[in-house]
Amino acid sequence: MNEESRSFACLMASECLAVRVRRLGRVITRLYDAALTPHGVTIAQLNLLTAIAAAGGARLTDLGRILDVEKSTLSRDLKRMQQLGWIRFAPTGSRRRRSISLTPAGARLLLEVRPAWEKAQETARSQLGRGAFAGLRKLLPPIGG
Amino acid sequence: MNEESRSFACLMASECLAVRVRRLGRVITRLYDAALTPHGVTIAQLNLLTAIAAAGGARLTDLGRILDVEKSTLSRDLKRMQQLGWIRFAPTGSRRRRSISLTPAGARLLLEVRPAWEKAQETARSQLGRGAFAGLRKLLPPIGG
DNA sequence: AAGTGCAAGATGTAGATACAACTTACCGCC
DNA sequence: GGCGGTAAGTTGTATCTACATCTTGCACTT
Repeated sequence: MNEESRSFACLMASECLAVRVRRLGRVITRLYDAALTPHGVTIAQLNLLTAIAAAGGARLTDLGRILDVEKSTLSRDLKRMQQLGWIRFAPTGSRRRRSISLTPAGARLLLEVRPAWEKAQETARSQLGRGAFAGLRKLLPPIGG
Repeated sequence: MNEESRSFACLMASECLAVRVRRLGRVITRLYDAALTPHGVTIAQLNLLTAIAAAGGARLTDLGRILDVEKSTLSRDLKRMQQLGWIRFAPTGSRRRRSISLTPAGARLLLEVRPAWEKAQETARSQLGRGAFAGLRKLLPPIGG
């Protein structure tokens, strides 16, 4: 390996935004997933579940726009969550535009996991430091924008 | 769905760190991957490649610690990259501790993608705003820590 | 009313990610 | 020198993610 390759490697390690964002994503995902394990739900699923609850009757494409998730990803994730009994697809006059909503079990799950989520938030806050946590909250674009 | 579920949903949407970090991760990953597509490499692979170049002779477990990636994930990702001819496993006396290094093709690839990466960095900077980009760089823990 | 085009969603394929369980080599101890 | 424990890496399984492509219903035009 030549010197030019190595210097670029060091530049990326120090300057690449994707490297840092993705790394924090892995760490944070593990942290929240570990806290949620006893409830049989992942942070990705919980995120989707809360978006459905907050949006109220949104369709797949709406959720994709809100969360910046590809529609094909959503198609499969939602199918899994339907099979788990957390959500249902309500026909809305047409067969195509199916609005999505929580089942009673889904709503119950949300309330049940709340303490675990709060614990994960607190762990994240203390591991990152309160300043960094608050700073990230401010810098990272809020969802739905 | 009851009111308590909805209020928790709104709380998560507004306060959950994982939700924001993961969302930015998706957006940023797509942005960098799109820029790198012509070179047949993803930002995840490029990240790994530069870590190998920067570390110099690290083993799988070392990379896992540096990048916060699970060893089983690395095992498969590295195998793919070996099959692509970008890296090689050098025996280090023992059969177990195999140090990893770039092949000439891997080193060439690094140099080749540099302009695309710089373009992605610039796009990210302009889409997030320079202040947010710099702020994130400061707040997100640097790799190797 | 038929045709065209677009939007919504599903499916094929592939990579990134992790946890659990397994294998195997190395190291230290007796 | 054998034995047991630990660390390194692999494999099974599952989820999340995306791009390309396909299907199909809906709307708009003429």
